Amino acid sequence: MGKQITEMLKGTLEGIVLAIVASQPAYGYEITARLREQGFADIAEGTIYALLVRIEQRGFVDVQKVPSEKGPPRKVYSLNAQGRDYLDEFWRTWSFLADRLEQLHDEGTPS
Amino acid sequence: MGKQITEMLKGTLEGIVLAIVASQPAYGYEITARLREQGFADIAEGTIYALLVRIEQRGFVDVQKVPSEKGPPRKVYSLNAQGRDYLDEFWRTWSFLADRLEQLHDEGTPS
DNA sequence: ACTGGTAGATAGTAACGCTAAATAGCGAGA
DNA sequence: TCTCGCTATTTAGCGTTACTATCTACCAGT
Repeated sequence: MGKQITEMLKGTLEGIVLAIVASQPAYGYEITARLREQGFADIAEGTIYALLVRIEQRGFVDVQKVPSEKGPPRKVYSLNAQGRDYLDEFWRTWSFLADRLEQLHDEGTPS
Repeated sequence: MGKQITEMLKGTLEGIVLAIVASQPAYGYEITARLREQGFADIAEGTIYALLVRIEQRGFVDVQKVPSEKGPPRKVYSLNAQGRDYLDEFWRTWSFLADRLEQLHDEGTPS
């Protein structure tokens, strides 16, 4: 996968991170690690930190500073009510797009 | 749907248009109309034309000018071999992303 | 002192879709 | 004739996003 995934992630990475935080509060470094586990090997940490700043400024997450034993303090993000609403909307938008794409794909490769 | 769809379309709209052209050669105005039929009501024509210029410059489509009865000549785009390769790659990338998203969604809303 | 793992911040860049406006050809109605 | 509307394409400028690269900071082990 080349640059296609980079462009596709625009708009979806935000939802992905919100979904991760929704399942359980987490801090940036941890989120990056989880993404790598899930197959997103090439996502840079800087990308995640910038995204977290963004969703914090938009008011989708609450932040709590927690000291770490092994480095600087962690910023633990948890999804709030507004974030949940936004995530719901994200899933609706995603479903819309996925349905259309599936239809297109099926038309292109008929069984 | 607000701006989420706009961001999500980045990277996918290109594949969508390539898939449309793959199923049958088409010109810009026609592609815009088909998109509207398929539910993408808000996609501006300017977006499509710019995208077509891009995929032409990248060599994914062949172009043929065809006179129209009702206006300026049409530029009919058809997918070439290179475009087909790129479209295949697009579907692989899309499937990767869709699989991960589906997994995340299922985790978030367990039955 | 140095390396490596943990943890976060940020400036600059490229790509993409959107907005808005312009140009152009043609037919129908006032 | 003039204008409106539909067809058809082009383009400049804008906002958002992910990536690259680099920096700071803390601690443990060698």
